[in-house]
Amino acid sequence: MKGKATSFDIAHYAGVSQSTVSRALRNSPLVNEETRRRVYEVAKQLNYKVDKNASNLRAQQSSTLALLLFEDPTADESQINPFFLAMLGSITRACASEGYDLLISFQSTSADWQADYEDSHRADGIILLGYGDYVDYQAKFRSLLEQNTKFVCWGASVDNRPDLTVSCDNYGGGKLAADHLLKVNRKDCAFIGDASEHSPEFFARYQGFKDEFTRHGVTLSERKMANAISTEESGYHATRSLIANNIVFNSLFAASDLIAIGAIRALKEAGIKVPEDVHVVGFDNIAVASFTNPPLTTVQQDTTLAGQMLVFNLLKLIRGEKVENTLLPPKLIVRGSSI
Amino acid sequence: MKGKATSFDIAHYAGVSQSTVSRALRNSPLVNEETRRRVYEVAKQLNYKVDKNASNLRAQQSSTLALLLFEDPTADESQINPFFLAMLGSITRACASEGYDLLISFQSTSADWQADYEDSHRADGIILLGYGDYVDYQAKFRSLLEQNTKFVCWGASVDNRPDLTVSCDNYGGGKLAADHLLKVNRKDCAFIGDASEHSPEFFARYQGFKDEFTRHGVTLSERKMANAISTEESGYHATRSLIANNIVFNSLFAASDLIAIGAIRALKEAGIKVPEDVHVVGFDNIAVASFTNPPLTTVQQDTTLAGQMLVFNLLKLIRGEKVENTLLPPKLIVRGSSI
DNA sequence: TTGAGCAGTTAAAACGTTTTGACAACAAAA
DNA sequence: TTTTGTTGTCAAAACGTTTTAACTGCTCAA
Repeated sequence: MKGKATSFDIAHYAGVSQSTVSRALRNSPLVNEETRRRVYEVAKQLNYKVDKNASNLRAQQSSTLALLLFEDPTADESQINPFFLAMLGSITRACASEGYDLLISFQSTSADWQADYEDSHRADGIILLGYGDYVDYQAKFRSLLEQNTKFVCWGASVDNRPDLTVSCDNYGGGKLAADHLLKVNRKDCAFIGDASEHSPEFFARYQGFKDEFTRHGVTLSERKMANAISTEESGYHATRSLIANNIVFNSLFAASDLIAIGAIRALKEAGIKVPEDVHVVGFDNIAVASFTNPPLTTVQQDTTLAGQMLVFNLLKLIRGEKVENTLLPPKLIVRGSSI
Repeated sequence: MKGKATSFDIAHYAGVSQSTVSRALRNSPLVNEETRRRVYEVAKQLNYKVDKNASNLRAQQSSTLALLLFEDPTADESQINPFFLAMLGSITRACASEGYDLLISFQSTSADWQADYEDSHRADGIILLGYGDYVDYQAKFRSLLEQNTKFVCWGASVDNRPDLTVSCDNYGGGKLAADHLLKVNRKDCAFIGDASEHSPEFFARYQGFKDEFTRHGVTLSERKMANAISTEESGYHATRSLIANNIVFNSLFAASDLIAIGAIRALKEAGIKVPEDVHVVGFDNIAVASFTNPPLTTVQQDTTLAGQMLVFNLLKLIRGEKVENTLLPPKLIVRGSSI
């Protein structure tokens, strides 16, 4: 055999027509069982594999999904938020189990990301992942919708959000964290994160946290908040600035684990003991969280389920079925940083 | 416009033939500058994107690489070795900068992994990544070579290895670790990892480590070795068994950071202090390493460079150019676990 | 005996590119 | 004037599938 075997070769050796080969291999009911057997036989012998390009071209689909991962601008270029890496794993698995390939791409700048995977028929749909500036993204979302691109976002389900989302119940997660700190009687709490419309997820976490405190008659002080994006560095600096301003607190809620880890570093450096002087609670339950010193109390997001829902919902969307936004339940993981 | 624009539509509006459109967009020198400008103009207006399937089918290539990631069998299914996740990041970036897409796939079982990405024209070449049982893989490698599949492996460059590899200088890394422990005068050292032909990388690390000790007149005791695969769990149990057998040592070299982290947990549990009683050195420098308590001294592998070399070498192979196995220099990172 | 219905198969028409070979139009050389 | 190139452009032939529409032989009912 010269090059790679084609369906015509199989047809020749099996003594049938090429169209029958195509049908046989795709288990069409139109073909006789005996014929199918023969075709399979020959195909195996010649190590024949259907050419995906030809098949996709003709069928006008790609059986591939694309994953766009937005990175926080961080000092070390090659470090990606471990939470999203965990999601990546489950998304890959979900794709595989549905017979789809997964194309991945990291997008660094928030301004002009490429989402032409569907236009160019490289993917049937797109999954968007990452903590980015939500306000920046909105315009892009709309243009994707206009072009009728099929996509799903991981992130907060803000009211009137135009796109389809799967997200953790960030508000509920914030409540869980508050509940815990109230129970251990650490009511003088600081918050590190971005509680603006730019990061709706962090905002929702804060909102749930605050509301739960309020419900218990405790008001959080605005002064004990500091802005941070989801990096260790940012959490470190935000916490340092609180300390530098002589803000006093006996507990701290960080909008993400990375921030929490940075906060712990800052606290320690300032001679403040965790958990004795300050209890710390994070969000995400990334792998590192159990290795920090002390191990980090945090709100877990179910990444496995999240990945599956992203894929399932996107596939539904592609098939034209009705899909709803999905909210996933969070879970509190208590560790040494808050007992 | 009804469906998606094709090159014929562009041709129509630009007043040229379809073949000219194709050439213009691919910047062929055969087309007049003025014509090209007009074609680009129209293409942009109609939001035209070249159909990858058609293009790939015709050109008989896919401008896509596939990444096969082998997972260690670990307790938590969805946890992937963070070292490989770091590599994933740099591989993705390298692919993107070369204009290639990256298809990723996790392979769980060592026995029967799929590598038909090339046969089915979904990818032009394959990158294999993961600590797996090398002996198991050999047969598979040979069959891939027979089918003339283009692939590169990350891993040890064993003598006579049939496939193309990119790897860290594991032997040299082992020497770096030894050197450090000798310098701080911790000569009574234990080793946790698998020093057999099944994991050539771990073996090379151990070999370099041992040779350096020998060169300084110190012989490592066979009794102070324990087998482990690259997980925290495995490192924990291996170390526990050493302790249970009353093996005494004042330093410990782990074949990977995950193992080292497990080892530290076991030591602490047994009331053995790190670094006071036992100095610990790991390998990989995963992100977690700087957050452990104490922070972990380790041998760093340059994942950015590694990812680039994997991609570059694979592309060379695909283009039919001559390629050599590549060895990357390791670097010692000294942290609290060994001072 | 004819006609309809069914099961299995086939030839041929897409799918949207890239690329080969041919052909204009025009300028420069003979 | 004819020849020889050069520069753009084009029509048509791949690439390897999936799928439509048509066509065999059949069997069964009228």
